[in-house]
Amino acid sequence: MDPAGPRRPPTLADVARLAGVSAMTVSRLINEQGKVSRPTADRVRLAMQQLRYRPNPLARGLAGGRTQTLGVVTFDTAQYGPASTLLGIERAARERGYGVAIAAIARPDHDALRDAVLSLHDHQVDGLVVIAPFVATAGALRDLEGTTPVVVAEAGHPGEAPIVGIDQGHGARLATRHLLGLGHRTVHHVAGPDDWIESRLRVAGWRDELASAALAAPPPIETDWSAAAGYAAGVRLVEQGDVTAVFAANDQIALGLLHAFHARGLRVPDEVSIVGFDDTPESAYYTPALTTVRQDFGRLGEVAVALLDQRVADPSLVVENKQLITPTLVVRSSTAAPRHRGRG
Amino acid sequence: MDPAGPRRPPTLADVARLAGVSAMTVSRLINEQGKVSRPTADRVRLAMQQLRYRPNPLARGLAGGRTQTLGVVTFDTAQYGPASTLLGIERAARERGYGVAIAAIARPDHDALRDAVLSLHDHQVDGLVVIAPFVATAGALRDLEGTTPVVVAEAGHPGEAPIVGIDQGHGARLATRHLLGLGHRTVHHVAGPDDWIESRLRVAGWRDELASAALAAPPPIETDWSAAAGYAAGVRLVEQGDVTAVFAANDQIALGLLHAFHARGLRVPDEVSIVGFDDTPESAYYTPALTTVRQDFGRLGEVAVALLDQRVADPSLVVENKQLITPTLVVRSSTAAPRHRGRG
DNA sequence: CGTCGCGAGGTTAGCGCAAACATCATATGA
DNA sequence: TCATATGATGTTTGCGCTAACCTCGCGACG
Repeated sequence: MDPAGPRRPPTLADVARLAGVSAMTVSRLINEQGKVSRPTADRVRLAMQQLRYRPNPLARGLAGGRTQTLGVVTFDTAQYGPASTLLGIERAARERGYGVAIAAIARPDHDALRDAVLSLHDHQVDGLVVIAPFVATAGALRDLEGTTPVVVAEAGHPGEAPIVGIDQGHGARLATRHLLGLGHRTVHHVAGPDDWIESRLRVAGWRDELASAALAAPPPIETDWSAAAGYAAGVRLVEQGDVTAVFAANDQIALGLLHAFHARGLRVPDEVSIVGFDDTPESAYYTPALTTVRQDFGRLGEVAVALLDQRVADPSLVVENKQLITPTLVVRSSTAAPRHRGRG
Repeated sequence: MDPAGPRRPPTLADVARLAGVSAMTVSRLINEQGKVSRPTADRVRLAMQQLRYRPNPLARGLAGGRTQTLGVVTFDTAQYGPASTLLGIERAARERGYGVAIAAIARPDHDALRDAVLSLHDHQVDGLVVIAPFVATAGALRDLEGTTPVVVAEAGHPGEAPIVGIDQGHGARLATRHLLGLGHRTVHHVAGPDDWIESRLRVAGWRDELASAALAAPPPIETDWSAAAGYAAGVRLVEQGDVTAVFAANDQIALGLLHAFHARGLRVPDEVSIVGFDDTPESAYYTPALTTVRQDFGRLGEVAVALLDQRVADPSLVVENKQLITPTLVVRSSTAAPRHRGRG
């Protein structure tokens, strides 16, 4: 049957020949543009199956401008949040027939983000999701205006592109309110890096909630999100001596805190209560199980892709520039009413 | 200067015109094929800068077959190992001038892997890294033979494609030997899923080491890698009653174990010693700090990409079909000599 | 009964680039 | 001195596909 030879993949023209139609008819069928009669469509579909035809996305991109690919810019970290979001995006994209190209940025600065965005733009991605919640990246997305639809996931600069995020301020308020509701006099905060937008939003939410209770916010301790930094912060808090409730900016920091308090003989939650943020799968198995704020990253990815897909289909579409998913508080065993007074 | 209008991106032809040369000369310069004189090269480079020319990867791919893109197939999980490996690959790829397209597979089966591989193949990636260490995926890579170079990362079926991995068996032996060396009579194992190749390799290494010490292996407990499953396994081990040393197949499982033992009042390491696997950044802050086997995933990504790059440059290259990176043991506070006899 | 409108298709021309081959100097050696 | 290699360029062609335009036949409508 098959003449021997370096069997190159079948092209649209091969399908057309086999089905006895022109290439355009096949193309129309693939792109669902209608204008193809039932019998013809059936013949073409049969030919496609026989040849195991697969459209060449590169050629489609070159000729038509659509590549069926979405780009994702993410931060070069295996942390739970960004990693989960990336996978959520990938899943949602695949379900909609898109491929996914990624570019990770190593440093949280403007130029790195620009490079990543341009490189994906070169590959003519149909749309772009940016997970790069850094303060310093403001303006890096400007050039793309009117070129490629962009959605910012998790946190971003208002006005640059529509943002799909989890309501960080709300989460922080939930955590703080929970601790205050338990009877703590105040709540300390161990924050993430100040150059992350999310960090700032969590700090702001915590401050707001304290303010609502007419309480002054103690100075937050800044960290780099790591358990190691959380541990160091924990040591400082122990030395400070009057701490009964701590809101940690993520679960890793909370773990470091737990470790530090345990090492110094401070019992959690008897003497100090701790709330984390993220609800990583492990946090339920910390000792004690961590009370934390749950963020649904999978949903975030889905919503971001859904929005992007709309904008790809209709670039003129005007969308709300901010869509927030509401996080929830998961109460476990690291928080309790204060039983022992702080030493101060 | 600029005539108004819908300014489309400059093409190679634009550069050629501005530099007063033919398109081919520009193309040769870009592709570093030599054969371009210094003065000409300088003129062309200047023109490229002036126009801010960026080659169109789609067109390059269509015309030349090279897309400067690597594909990565990974498993749909935010777990530390796969996520770190993915990022390591991305970093190494970017340093070598490649873009990265990803495809995540949701189920560990043959068809899912096939789909992922084909979709990346459609996009004409120059090479493919597969991180999909499942038993069930054997043979899914066969079709690509002679088409696209493939490297399997972490674990794979021998003979399908070159494998770059971390020596799982060695890591498992390290862990087991450490516990035995401490004086434990035997070592229990809480394994990962049996349909993961890595799981099986760790089980095998643990068995081997026990065998070398003339010990029979107690039946391993199978889990799904999660802390929750580790917790359940821990509960079973506590009920069993004669356990003094446990080797957990990863750090999450170890965390679950820690939690279960703590909940049942069993002190670690006084009554039971635990060794994990991976050395996630958090494991040093578990309570107690976890003794574990460190895997350098970043390095894994680098080595995989380096190998792939070689194979892309010279497809006829014959490479060793297995390159192993040696893991190391990180001793922390979750292991100690047995002080209390088991109850059995 | 002409023609208008529309559905179903075909034709032509590129998208931006690189492979393959052609061209034309200039060096190199017999 | 002339064939011949070698380096530096240009020309042509086509990768696989789609946009834009064109054709043809047929039913509806005045």
